[in-house]
Amino acid sequence: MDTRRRILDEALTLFSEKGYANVFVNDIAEKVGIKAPSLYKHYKNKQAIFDAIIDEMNHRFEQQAHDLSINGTDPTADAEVYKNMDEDHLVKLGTDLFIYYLHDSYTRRVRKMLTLEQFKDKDLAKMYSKQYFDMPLTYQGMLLGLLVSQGFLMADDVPVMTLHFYAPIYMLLTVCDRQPEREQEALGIMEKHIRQFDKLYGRNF
Amino acid sequence: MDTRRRILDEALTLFSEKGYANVFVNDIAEKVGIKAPSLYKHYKNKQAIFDAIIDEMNHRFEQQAHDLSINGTDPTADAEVYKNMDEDHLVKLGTDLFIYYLHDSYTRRVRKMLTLEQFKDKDLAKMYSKQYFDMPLTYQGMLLGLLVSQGFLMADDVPVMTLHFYAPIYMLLTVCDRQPEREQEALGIMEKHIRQFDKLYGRNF
DNA sequence: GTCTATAAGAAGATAGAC
DNA sequence: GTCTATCTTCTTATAGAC
Repeated sequence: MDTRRRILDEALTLFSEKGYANVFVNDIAEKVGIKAPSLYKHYKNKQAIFDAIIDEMNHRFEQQAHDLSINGTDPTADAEVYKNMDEDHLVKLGTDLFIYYLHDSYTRRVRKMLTLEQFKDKDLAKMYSKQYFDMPLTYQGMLLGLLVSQGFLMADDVPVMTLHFYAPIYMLLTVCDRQPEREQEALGIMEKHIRQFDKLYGRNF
Repeated sequence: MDTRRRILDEALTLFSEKGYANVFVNDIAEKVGIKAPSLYKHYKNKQAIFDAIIDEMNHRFEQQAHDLSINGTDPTADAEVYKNMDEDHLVKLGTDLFIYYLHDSYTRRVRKMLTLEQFKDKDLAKMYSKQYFDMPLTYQGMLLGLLVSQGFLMADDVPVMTLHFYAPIYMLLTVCDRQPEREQEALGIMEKHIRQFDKLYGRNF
């Protein structure tokens, strides 16, 4: 990997662990394996490194939103997935998603960094809410809406149903981000949450 | 208010907005209305101010847990509250709680500060999880358990039911902390969430 | 307890050789 | 592009007068 890229990568790791202000240019250089002044041949200053990370993040988010909206509105693509959507399948879907978001290196570091920088300015605040509140509710709302339209679930308010599905998962994710040792506990709660969710929206409403 | 107290108060405000590392001793002194060196007559150094805030926080948390466990296990105290616990009362209970936690100055600043410092060390991580995950689930679990035992709600897994009640509220709280302009939107979602919660656990299970 | 003056050190950034 | 040497600025903290 070229130096420019490795700087972004190591900086993201450090920013996500300690926050922008607690990471020194020297720390980043050390991780990359160069001296601090060399770093300025690649980026104008420390802020420019942060900005580059945010830019890439935004680019990936947009790409992701684009991909999801294509698949999400394509009935044939999703119909395949939900042919046999019983409770166990829903548990597996949720658990897999949870584990992916928790362990995927890039996703996890971005989430933790935004957590630490979310109050810095309105753009970062908006970015956090969009990625971890609005987008998941929109996208998962489409999925759950499909399950409703196919008769696997019943609800008269899909957005609220989506909140009931997603909010506990989001909360457990934040717990594991700060206390990774609670992952097993969180997974146990996750499974019980989804089974209960399926019972609530699957048969009784 | 004496200077020692005002230092803690202004420091908490600044730490909650900008994070510990981005607040300079001079900023705190300025808010208090003294010069930075005078501050060292009251606290050994900047870290000692932070530690004092954390100590008071812990003290209040313990007090709170103590009070709640007394009221929570006292059937007569709670029975009164839940004589007429219909859907509208539940909405009001949830909304009032939400607005209190969102707007109460001390509570809000502590929550935001811990959000920014939660990855700093294991103690702070534990403190955050305890206050915003474990404690609410325990306490609200006791309340909802009471409603179950009194026939207002039905559930075979009260902890998961409590998660379904609390996680959306927590999530909306974090949205409003970073985007205060979304409070009305959040309150609207809150109400729909609680009404749906009541329908799900009140009649169909 | 508050101030002014100042020390001590850290951190970001630049200059210029290689 | 990387290095060493260095500058500049910012920040914490102390000294000592009032």
